[in-house]
Amino acid sequence: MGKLERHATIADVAALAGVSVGTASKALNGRGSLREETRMRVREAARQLSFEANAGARSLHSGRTYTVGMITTDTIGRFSIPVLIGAEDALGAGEMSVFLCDGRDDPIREQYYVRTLLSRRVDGIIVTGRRTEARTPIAADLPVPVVYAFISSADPGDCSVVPDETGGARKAVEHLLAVGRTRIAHVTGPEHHNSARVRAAAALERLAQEGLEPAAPPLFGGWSEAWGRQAVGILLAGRTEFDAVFCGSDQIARGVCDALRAAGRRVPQDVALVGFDNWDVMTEGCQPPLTSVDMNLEGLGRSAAEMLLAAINGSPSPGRHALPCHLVVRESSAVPLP
Amino acid sequence: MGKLERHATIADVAALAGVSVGTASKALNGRGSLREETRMRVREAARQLSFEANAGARSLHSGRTYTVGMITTDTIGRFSIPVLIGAEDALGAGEMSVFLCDGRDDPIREQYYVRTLLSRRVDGIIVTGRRTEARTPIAADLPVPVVYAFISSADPGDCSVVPDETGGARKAVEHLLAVGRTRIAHVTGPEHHNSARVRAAAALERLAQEGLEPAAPPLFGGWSEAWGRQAVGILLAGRTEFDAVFCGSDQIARGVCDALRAAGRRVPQDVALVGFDNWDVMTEGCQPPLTSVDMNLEGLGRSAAEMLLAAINGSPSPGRHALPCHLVVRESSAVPLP
DNA sequence: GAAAACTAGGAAAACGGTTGCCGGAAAGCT
DNA sequence: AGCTTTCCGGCAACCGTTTTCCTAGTTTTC
Repeated sequence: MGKLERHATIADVAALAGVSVGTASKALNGRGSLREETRMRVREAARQLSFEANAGARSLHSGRTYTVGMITTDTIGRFSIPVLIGAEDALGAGEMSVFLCDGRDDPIREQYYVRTLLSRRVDGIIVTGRRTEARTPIAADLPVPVVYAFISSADPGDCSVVPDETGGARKAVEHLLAVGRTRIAHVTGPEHHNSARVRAAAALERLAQEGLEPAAPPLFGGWSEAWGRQAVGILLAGRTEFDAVFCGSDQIARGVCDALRAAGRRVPQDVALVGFDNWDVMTEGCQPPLTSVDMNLEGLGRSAAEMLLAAINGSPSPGRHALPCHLVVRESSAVPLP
Repeated sequence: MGKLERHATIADVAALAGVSVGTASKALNGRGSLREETRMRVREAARQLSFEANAGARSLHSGRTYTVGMITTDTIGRFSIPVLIGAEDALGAGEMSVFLCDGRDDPIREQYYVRTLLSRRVDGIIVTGRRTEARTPIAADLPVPVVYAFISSADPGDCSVVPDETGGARKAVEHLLAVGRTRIAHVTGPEHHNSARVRAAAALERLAQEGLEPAAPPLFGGWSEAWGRQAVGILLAGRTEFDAVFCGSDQIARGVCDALRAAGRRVPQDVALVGFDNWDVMTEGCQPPLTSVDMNLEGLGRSAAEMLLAAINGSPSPGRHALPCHLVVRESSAVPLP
C-alpha cells in the first residue's frame, strides 16, 4: 500500500485533459460555457488523478472558508458533547467543517484558540460549556459571528441558545402533582451552581402556585449519587413526611432511589421520583427506571448551529433563546396501582 | 459592540507602516535583515489593525496546513471522547488545529469526510471509535499519514494505537489472586464483541496459569447494569461457590454489586469485585467504590497524536502498538479485615 | 456574401502571503 | 577620491483556484 506522493493540482488536471487551467476550473465547477465533451474529458482527468480542489486556495478567492470553530469554555464533558454532536451534524449538512478547541477553563488557552480560529478565517464560532451560567463574552469586536450554546453570554446583545431549565423544573413538579403527590421534596446540587438555584426556584414557585409548601426546604449539596443518598438520611430524620422527591440531576436521583430502597421505602409506591438530565446510564441503571427532564442538548446544538449559519448569511438572531425541556416519564413516578 | 468589518491583510499593515508587503512579512516572521526600528514599526501597525495572517494563504506557500482530521468510525461516545481530548491536547501543543468528524457508523458519511479532509489538505488523520476491533482501513493510498487510535486497522502496515486489554484483564485476575481469591467468576459483554472475548480469554488463561478453573464458565451478555444483576442470579443458582467476580465493564460490575448486596452477600468480604474501564461515574457511585482497570484513553489519544506528528515529519511508526492498562484498587476488592 | 450574434476556451488578474534575488545607499578601506 | 563591503528593503515570482475579459471560430441573418 504505497502512499501517493503529492496532491494533484488543477494544473495537472488541465494538462492531462489538454485544456487551460481556467477551463479546467470551469469544467469542474459547472461554470462558463464549455462543450459537454470537454467537460467530460476534464472530469475524467480529475478522477484519474483523484483531484480534490485545495480548499485553502479556493477560500482565498471566495473569502469564505466553510469552517467554524467550536470552543468549549471548560472541558469537553457530559453536557457539551451532545451539544457538540448536534452542532457538528447541522454544520456538516451545510458542508461546513468544525475545528474543535478544548478551552479547559483556562482563559489564556481560550484566547489562544480565538486567535488561531481567526487566523484560520473561520466563518463563525460556537462557544459551549459544561454549565448554563452566563459568562463574559469570549472577545469583543470579533469579525465573525459567535453563538453561545448551553452556556450563555453575559452580553444580552450576543446570541445564546440555552435550555429552559425553569420550564423543565416546572414540568417535573406538574407531573408529580398530576400523579397525586403533594408532599414534594427537592434535592439538588451546590447552591453556588446556577442550574441548582434556577431549578429549585422554579420548583418552589410552581408549588406555591398551587398553594403548596415543599416537604422540606430545598437541599443543596453536590451533583453526586453520594449526596443523593446522604440527602435521604436528612429527609428521613426530619419530622415532615414526603411522597415525592424531585432531584436536580439523575445522579442525585439515583442516589436517592438506592437510599430509599435501603430504608424500606418503595419507589414509586411510597415515594415518586423525578430526575433531571435524562441521562440514559442513570435512568436505565436505576431501579425502577427513572422519570427525568430532558434538555434536548443535541437539538440545542443543532439550533445553535442553525442560528450561526443564519448569522453568517447575514441574519443574526441576537438575544437569549430558551429551548423547551420535556419530561420523559418512566416507572419511578408511575401512578401506583389503586 | 460593533463588528469589525473585515480582516486586515498584510497589505494594510505594510501601508500603515510605510513599507512594502514583502518587508512587512519579513518583519512579522523574523526573516530577512531589517533594522530593528522597522521591525517594531511593522509590529506596531499589525497590533493596531489586529492583524492575523491568513493561515490558508500561508499554507498555500508552505505546503502544510497545520491541521489534522479526527474521524470517529462510529459515534462520538464515552470511549472516543477521552481519546479525542488527549489527541487534541497533544496536537494543540504542536500548534495544530483539529477538524472533528463524526462518522456515525455510516461508510458513505465517512468517505465524504475523508474527501473533505483531503480537500482541506490536512497534514494527517486520526481515526478513532467506540470499540477496539480491527476495521478495514479508511482508504487506500492516502497522500497523508493516518493513525488509528483505540480502534485498529486490519492492515498490519497501518499505525494503530490500542489498549492492551489482555494485559489489563490479566492484572485484574492477578490482583484478585493476590488478595486471596481463588473461586473467580467472569461476567462480561456480548460474545460477538471483540473486547468481551479478548478480556475473557486473558482472564481464563491467567487462571489456568495458576492451575485454576473459573468459578463458572464466562457469562457473556450485554454491557449493562441490568445484565450484571441478572448474571448474579445465574451465579447464585449455580452449584459452585465464588469469592470474586471480574467484570468486563464497570456498568456490569455495578449491577453485580447491587444484586449481590440485595442477595445478602457482602462486597468485598464475601465477594471481591473488579470492573473494567475505570469510569468515575460507576466506580464512585458503586457501594463500595469499585476497583477497576484503566485503559488510560487520554494517554492513548496523546500517543496517537504524537505518532501522527512523527509520521508527518517523516518518521512513521507502522504496526499495532498496545499501551499498558493499569489497575486502580478501591474498596470493592480490599482485603477483608482478618 | 458580409455583418451580426454566438460559442468555446485561453490569458491574465486577482486572492493573501512568503521568499529569493537584486540594487541603492552608507560606511570602510586604500 | 575611488573602490569594496555591508546593510536595508523593494521587486517579483510563486503557491492553487476562480473569474473576468477577450479572441478566434462558427452560425445565423438579411
